[in-house]
Amino acid sequence: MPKNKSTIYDLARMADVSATTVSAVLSGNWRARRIGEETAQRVLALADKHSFSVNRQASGLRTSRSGLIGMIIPLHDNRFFSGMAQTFEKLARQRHLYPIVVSTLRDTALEVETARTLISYRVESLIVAGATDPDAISAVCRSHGVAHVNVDLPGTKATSVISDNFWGAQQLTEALIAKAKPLRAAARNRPYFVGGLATDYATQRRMEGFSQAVRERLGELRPDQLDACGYEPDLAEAHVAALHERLKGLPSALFVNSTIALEGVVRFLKTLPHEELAACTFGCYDWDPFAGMLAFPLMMVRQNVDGLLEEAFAVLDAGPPREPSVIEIRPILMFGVNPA
Amino acid sequence: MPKNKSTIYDLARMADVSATTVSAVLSGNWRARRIGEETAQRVLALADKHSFSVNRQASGLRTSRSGLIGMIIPLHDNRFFSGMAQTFEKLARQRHLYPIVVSTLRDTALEVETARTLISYRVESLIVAGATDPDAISAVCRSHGVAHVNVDLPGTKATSVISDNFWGAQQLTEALIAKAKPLRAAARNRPYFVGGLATDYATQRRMEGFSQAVRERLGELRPDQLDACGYEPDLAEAHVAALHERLKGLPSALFVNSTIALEGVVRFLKTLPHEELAACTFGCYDWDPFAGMLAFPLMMVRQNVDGLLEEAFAVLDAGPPREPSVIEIRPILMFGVNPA
DNA sequence: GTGAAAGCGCTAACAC
DNA sequence: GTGTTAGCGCTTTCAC
Repeated sequence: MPKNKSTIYDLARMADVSATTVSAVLSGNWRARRIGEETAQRVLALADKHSFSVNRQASGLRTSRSGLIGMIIPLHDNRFFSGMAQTFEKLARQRHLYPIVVSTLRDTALEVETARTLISYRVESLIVAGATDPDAISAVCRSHGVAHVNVDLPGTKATSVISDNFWGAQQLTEALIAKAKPLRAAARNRPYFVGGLATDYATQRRMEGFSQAVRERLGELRPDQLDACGYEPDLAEAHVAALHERLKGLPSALFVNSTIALEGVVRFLKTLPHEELAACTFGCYDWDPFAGMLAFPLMMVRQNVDGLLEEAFAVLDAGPPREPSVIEIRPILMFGVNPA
Repeated sequence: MPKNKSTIYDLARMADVSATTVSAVLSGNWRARRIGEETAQRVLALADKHSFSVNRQASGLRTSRSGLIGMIIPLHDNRFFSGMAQTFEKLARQRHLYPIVVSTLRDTALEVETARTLISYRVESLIVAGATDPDAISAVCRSHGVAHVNVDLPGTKATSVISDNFWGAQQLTEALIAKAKPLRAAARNRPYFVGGLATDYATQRRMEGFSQAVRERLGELRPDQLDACGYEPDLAEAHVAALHERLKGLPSALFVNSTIALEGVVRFLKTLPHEELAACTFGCYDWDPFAGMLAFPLMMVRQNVDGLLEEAFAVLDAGPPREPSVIEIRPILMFGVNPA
């Protein structure tokens, strides 16, 4: 059995060459150094036999390149962000960078600390997704000259790639209006928006998209049609129940902001008779495969995760921009799924 | 604005002390070196002002400790494994280790390569979750003296912490039998198992648990009650449709192996009238919040992610064992959810 | 074609 | 209380 701890010097001694030669052979640029074919093979064979792996700490220190690229996300345990992590890894590998994904639990202090730590490991660039305070992270990155880009939630100190929430909400709302069955009661005969936080940038833009579509198609928008009651299922459940009580029935169309809120909404809907559900048209800004399997049809808007990250990498590839800008990527409309 | 590139030597010059002092102050063990309170503050202030961060490549090289701990998972984009990543990070941080999670797409070659790369970055230990070939990874880790533990899928060369699939399946099956409404047709009046791969260790154990429960409670088990038709939704859909055709109706109880298979099963169930569903009792080995929101009641078995990882860390904390063993963690029975 | 030597930024003896 | 020095494992001139 081969010994475990070994350096290129050990290898060099065994192969009867110098450490320089071993280094060149192992790093692949030995053709350039015109090292003998036979010598190279000998070294390679020994490295393999002893399952040698170069110490990236040492080589990184020497070359001041770590080969690492980092991504900060709020949570692993979330469809949107875990999808991002998956795509991030793929794109990082394509660029021969080693991907490292860390979650920061929507905690501003942890976000900044994580950025600092990643930088202390000398990541070559950083993707900052869904951070609560992107600009604080930008400050850290800048002072260390680390290239970075915001994704999903925009900042002002670095280029940001975000979902086109306005457009997506507008499209969903228009589709809801087009598909809704007319009801006699005027108060019920209009779409209602529920879920999300009004302090949240994405929710704001979605409400704007919703509002614009309603005004354009129906002429009028009442304030009570918008209810950013928060993301928690329980809150959404209570608010939809209250809406149902107030309107004496479901509205002709319901726009649910996020699958998290949808969870609560569905809990309430399950208490209603099937005919009542059939009279309402449902949409959800967010996507989940299981949401397509509910007892009623549901139009969904799916964020374009691949598109967001491809653009983010393109920004990094392009090098430092003159001015931070905001790039919007359109989401994917999943309206054909699960038709009535 | 502070310059970005700086070393402890730069700081030392500015603070008018030696690099040693800076190092001691920054690494926190300056009380031990009895460095003057005032000196320490001066250094700290400067470090902060220049937003200095120690180069972990250099310190790691010197101390031969990276402060990194790795985890390999098949996919980020999966409820079970993304939950693992979340818990992994929490437990790693508790131990002052920096967590790095990488997915390997159920690709044996990529698994081994990833382990090698993590080792070349000098991770201090490694958690190997759901690997297709845990023993190949063990070989790599061993030859570098890296502590590691398998999770979810067992290996023979390292301690493994896995779900108690036998027990979970047995419990679910017994609950299904207890709750099932008797049907007249004998062929339908028994539970059926669908989904998963017979070559897959977890599925095997679940089938054994299912079989044992059926034999114990009902005396007899027919081969056609088990159908490990694969995980793809399409396959599950087709196989359940075929079962329904064969039995001239749904069986009294259906055990669906995994939420992925469930997706296909539900697609088929949606084509049936509501009364037919009411006559069948459903169980799923796996958990998803949305699955609890389907139109019919569903008993679920949820893997104990926290338990698995806590045990995995306990194994690492305990140091190298004499003999690799397999530790089974019971899943969580979610039978109360969504009652009829 | 290959080797010797210097140095990346840091820490830990060992000095005083 | 603080500084000097050596060396972690690697890559890269430069020399031959």
